[in-house]
Amino acid sequence: MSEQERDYDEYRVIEDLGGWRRTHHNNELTAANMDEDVCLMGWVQFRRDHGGLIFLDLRDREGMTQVVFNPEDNAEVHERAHAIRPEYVVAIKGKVRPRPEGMANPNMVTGEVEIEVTDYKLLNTSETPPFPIEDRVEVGENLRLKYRFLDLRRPSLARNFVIRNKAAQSVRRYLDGLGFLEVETPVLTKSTPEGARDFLVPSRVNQGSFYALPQSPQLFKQMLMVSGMDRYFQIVKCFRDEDLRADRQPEFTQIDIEMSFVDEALIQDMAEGMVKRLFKETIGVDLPAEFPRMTFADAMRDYGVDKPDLRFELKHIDITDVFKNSGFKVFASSELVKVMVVPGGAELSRKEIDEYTKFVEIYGSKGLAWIKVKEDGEWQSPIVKFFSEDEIATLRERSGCKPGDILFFQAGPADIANAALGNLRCELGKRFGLIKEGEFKPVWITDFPLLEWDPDEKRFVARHHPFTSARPEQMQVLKDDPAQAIARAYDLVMNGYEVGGGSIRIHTEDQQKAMFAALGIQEDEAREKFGFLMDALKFGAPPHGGIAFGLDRLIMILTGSKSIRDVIAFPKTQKATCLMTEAPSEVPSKQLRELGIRLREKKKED
RNA sequence: GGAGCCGUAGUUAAGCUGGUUAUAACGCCGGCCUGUCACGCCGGAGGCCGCGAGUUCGAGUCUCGUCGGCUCCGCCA
Repeated sequence: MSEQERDYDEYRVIEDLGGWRRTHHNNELTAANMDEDVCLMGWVQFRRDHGGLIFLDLRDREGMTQVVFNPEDNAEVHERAHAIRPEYVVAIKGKVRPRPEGMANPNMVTGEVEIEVTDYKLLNTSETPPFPIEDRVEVGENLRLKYRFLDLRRPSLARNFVIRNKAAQSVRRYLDGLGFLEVETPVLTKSTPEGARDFLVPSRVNQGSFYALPQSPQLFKQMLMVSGMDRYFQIVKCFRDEDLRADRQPEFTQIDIEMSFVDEALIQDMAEGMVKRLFKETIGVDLPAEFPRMTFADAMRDYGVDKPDLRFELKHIDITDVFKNSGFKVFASSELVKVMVVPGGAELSRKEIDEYTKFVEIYGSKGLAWIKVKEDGEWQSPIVKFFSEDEIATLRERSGCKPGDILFFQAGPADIANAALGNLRCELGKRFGLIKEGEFKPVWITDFPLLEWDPDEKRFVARHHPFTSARPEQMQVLKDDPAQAIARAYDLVMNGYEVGGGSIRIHTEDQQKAMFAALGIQEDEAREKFGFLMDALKFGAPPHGGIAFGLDRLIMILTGSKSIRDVIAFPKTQKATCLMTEAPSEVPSKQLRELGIRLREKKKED
């Protein structure tokens, strides 16, 4: 070992805190702290070693501060500092100094000052990280998830969790102020047949039986209302064993709320107040004083979806009636025909239109008809030749199209036409830059159908859940024409995402029985699955209702994140695995035996 | 269950109609450097081209399969 190597290793001695105490985070020091003696700790972001002066950018959760080692100040400390590398963990003591004239860094919060180091301790070394700990580098998500502990050091992700914490605290303060009790409900609970697939947990003590992880604490919070808790909330993990999406994880966090003696208006008021305060206290944004309301039917008519993105217009127009008796059979024979006028859309190339045609096919559409309105007002289109003079005139008038526009059509079964044109609307919103960054458009969607026909099971299922009530006058409708019954349910939609949903619940036994009947659930079946609910409704259940917000989605929207994974500390991949811990994994056969579980023999492969 | 995109030094990417030694930038290592801030300059190391078959004289490149990541449909508040 050379003298030099020996010296080098000596510089890398790892020390303990030795009584040092941190005085500030790395985003705190400004001109106001001039000449103070401070102690900072953190990770080395960048090292700029000039041979003489050595600059380090010291990073922690909150930000970065530049520290300077000057050989003229302290030759021994400066000499040791040569060994420092990125991601080393370092403690420094020093004085806050102004940067020399013209050397301030306006891009840093702490850019007016730097710390003149008088002493430093090396708290730990680090291997070269597998990817740069910086926001400007796009790294493959598999690597990021495997080394999530490093990914979370990146400033943008760290910021998301600072905001997430602010949001949770804001919610707690708000609800506490309104007299809500935070009550914990079981995580090991009973499988619920309606709704999503359950995660199951085998019982060792009761072999052959299983707990389920809650999809939501729905029935427990209703029981708490019967208990007289009056106002309940919980920031709680929920579990659904369904396939993942950019905005969906198998375990996610809800802000779960339930209130007694309320109607829709009271709950919506409370919820608006919470969301407004949350946005104000996390990112300083003022949401509208009152959120707009839209019925489910209007949302479907104008936007084709029940979670419209109101950051841009591009409404649909229903023209089914125009082509009722048309010679153009494709339109005449369709359940629903809709058109959407895209201002300036005539600039779309043939290739782009072909791509959009492929796009609508994802939703089961058979094709994408279009009309370009040329500058002279003439129509260019593969389908206009099939239209009558009257149809063309009516279409011109109804659509209000102008030169330079394009009209896109969807015709077919209502659900397909709506889904295709509704999702195309969002694509075009992006394509034509109609979505402004940092804009938030909340809207309440109300008057949902209570039930939905399930063609597979050949019965009605609850659109929301089977405990959602209908207005008293709807009870007859529920018997006569179940599909027409309107639920006392409401969703809060923001920027095209459903961020919250709730309802006024059924609180009488009669109504609950009627609901189960409409769902084709027999009395003995209801008793077995929801016996405790039926019992509770007999003992003075108060009128009650509530709402649950997807906390992850809210944070995703208000941080401008593209994926829900960026606001969850340790998320799962699309295959529902954790690349860091490698869960799920096999377990020793002893554990299985204790649970009375035997695995199916692995299929022999030949 | 299905569709699409992607997989090449530590990282991010390039690599054309298959062709001889697989490029670049950043990072890393060594040297020089007292006002940098993604410091700069000089030099160097670093590759199972995800994995497995096949086609071919020859495969990073073509075909099939497989594994993994992402987006979406179905599913799911």
